[in-house]
Amino acid sequence: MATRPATGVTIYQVAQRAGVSTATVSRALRNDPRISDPTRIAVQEAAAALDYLPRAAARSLAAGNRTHALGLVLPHIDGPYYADLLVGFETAASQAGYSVIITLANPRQDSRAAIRSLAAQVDGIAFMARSAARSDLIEEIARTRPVVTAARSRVGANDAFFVENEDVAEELTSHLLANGRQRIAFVGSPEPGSDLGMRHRGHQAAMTAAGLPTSTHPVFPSEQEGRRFALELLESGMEHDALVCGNDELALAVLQTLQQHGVRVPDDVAITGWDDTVTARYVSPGLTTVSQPVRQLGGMVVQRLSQRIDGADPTAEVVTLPATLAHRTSCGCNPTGGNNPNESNKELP
Amino acid sequence: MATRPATGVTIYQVAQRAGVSTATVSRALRNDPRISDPTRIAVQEAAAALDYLPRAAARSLAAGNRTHALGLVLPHIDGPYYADLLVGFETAASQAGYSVIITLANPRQDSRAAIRSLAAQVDGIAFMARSAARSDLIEEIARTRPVVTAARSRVGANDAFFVENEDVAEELTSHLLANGRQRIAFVGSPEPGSDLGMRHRGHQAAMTAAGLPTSTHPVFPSEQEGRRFALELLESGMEHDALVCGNDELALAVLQTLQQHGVRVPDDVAITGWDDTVTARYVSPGLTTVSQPVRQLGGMVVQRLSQRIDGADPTAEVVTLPATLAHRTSCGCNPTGGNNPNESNKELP
DNA sequence: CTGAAAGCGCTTACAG
DNA sequence: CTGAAAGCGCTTACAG
Repeated sequence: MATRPATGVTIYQVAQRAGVSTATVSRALRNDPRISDPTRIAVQEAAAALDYLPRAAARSLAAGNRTHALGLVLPHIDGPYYADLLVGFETAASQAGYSVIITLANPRQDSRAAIRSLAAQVDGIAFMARSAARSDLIEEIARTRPVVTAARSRVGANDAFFVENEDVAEELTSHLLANGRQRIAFVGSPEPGSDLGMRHRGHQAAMTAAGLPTSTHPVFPSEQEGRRFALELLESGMEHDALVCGNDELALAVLQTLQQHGVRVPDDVAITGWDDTVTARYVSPGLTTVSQPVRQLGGMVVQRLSQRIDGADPTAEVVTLPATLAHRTSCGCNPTGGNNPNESNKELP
Repeated sequence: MATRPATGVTIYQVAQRAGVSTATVSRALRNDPRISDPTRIAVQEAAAALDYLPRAAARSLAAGNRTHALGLVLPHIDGPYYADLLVGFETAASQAGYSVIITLANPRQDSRAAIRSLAAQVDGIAFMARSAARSDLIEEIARTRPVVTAARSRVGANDAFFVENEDVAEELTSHLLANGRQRIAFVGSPEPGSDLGMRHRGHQAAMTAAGLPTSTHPVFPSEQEGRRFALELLESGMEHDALVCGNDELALAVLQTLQQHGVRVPDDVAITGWDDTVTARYVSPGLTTVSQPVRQLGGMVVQRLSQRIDGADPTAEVVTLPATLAHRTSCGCNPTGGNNPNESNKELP
């Protein structure tokens, strides 16, 4: 039952047991059609009897340096966003015959070494959202192997995928305006180029088009900061009749905190989020938010990476996937109120 | 800007540019103290100028077959449970100098090939929960390299980690009983040996100890099935005054569906879940559920794997981490009602 | 259909 | 402090 020593069963031992050369073992195990059935069976039996597992490293080195692995750099996974991205990525990768090696790297930490080491293990690598990797590191790696980015500012001429932010944000704010809201504020720190930054721009465009003044509360998009902001708002007296929050985490924290202090949503204030988390469907009132095709995004990134590995050049264009409004009741347009999950994913007409 | 051909810069070219041997390059790049500063700097400059990235495969093959990678087999990630597990695992792995290669494998699909190929790439491998891997495959791989399982039935003499189910389940049901509930049902399919199976056992133990009859609704633990079950319950007339659900997904679906049909929770019926998902804190009433130390679990699995890789034998004992009640208001013991997030993680006294 | 042998890109005793 | 050379475990033309 003891694990074999580090240097376990090799192809030589399988060859010896089967009475053939290592070349034949190599071929038989990969079902090379040139090998005869009896030989193939003998080899497979020998391999099974010895629990032989061909070392991926040796195979990779011998077979033209392909690792058949894809790297994925993500920030730490909290919400469903990154989990879904990972699922989409892994599913597509395994279908395409790649394994996936992940590295979680938050913007703060120094992960140059970890990311370089990841790059050294894979045929191609994807950088997602606001993960640690700085642009110069990404450029350096891109000189070495195919690189694709997603939901983060483009690096060099590498392929880049996005989910649309600005237009949906404009649509969302317009919707609030159409329902009579006027004193609408954006909640979330709108760093230029970031997702929140783009959402903020779309929001502002709608406000400006309506001839209304804009108001922005630069709150870090976390539950904790959301609660703190809501309390501040309560102290200073609610001046807004709608809050467009940068993500669901923020929106939910604000929603719950305000409710706990007697504010009625959406009657007193409408609230919207972004990401369409599970909780958005369960809170009362149901949270109007934006749904993003995250799994699809993961799949498309893999597809592009795979093409690049097979020799394709980077495409010049940037791919932007559409996001859609998940229209529930916290936006205040639905006078019947009730949070009906059967309608939870309905879009605006 | 074009990616270099598959066979990119090698150690030979760095050696040539720096005017030293490949041995010196190898040492200089890994900061071997034997290399003089001037030489080291020259080598580093040459490597940087050429964007040299040492191939992990060649390195692994040359250096005693260590891959410095850990394998992680998970079912598809939906809830926060697996996402947290992954974060705990990855964090610990990267601290210990391992990269992590993941494979998502649901019980239905045939992933023997994928899992074997994963095993061939790593120094050790962890099988989590109800992922695809059958015991015979796990045993086969365990003969090859260190294997650890978590939250799934133990395989052979390999290290196995669990989060406690039965005792907490008993505690949870006892709590409902202490608050006057009598007609308590368990909701969820209690497959023997599974998490739900253990939770069911604990539940039954409490009921039996109280001299009460037990009632089990074998519902597949998903949102959809939860809703269907709730509708059935409504049709057949509510006979229960409490529902112990196998997980939060189920509990939340049941809770919301019943509420939509006028059932008052917890007044008419108490409801509890399991997993302490984000939504449990946001629904109204707050969902009483069970919180599991999932990140810690991931970290401990890595630690054990790492010890095994360093030569330790499998420990004979099975490690079971404690779970704790996350006590909110859906259980009906808190007459003041309100869903107060500040108390959301309070345990029972 | 099968084998002998070179080679993939590193690391590491062994020498000096 | 540095180098020459063997070797890690595979695959793959090249021969037969």
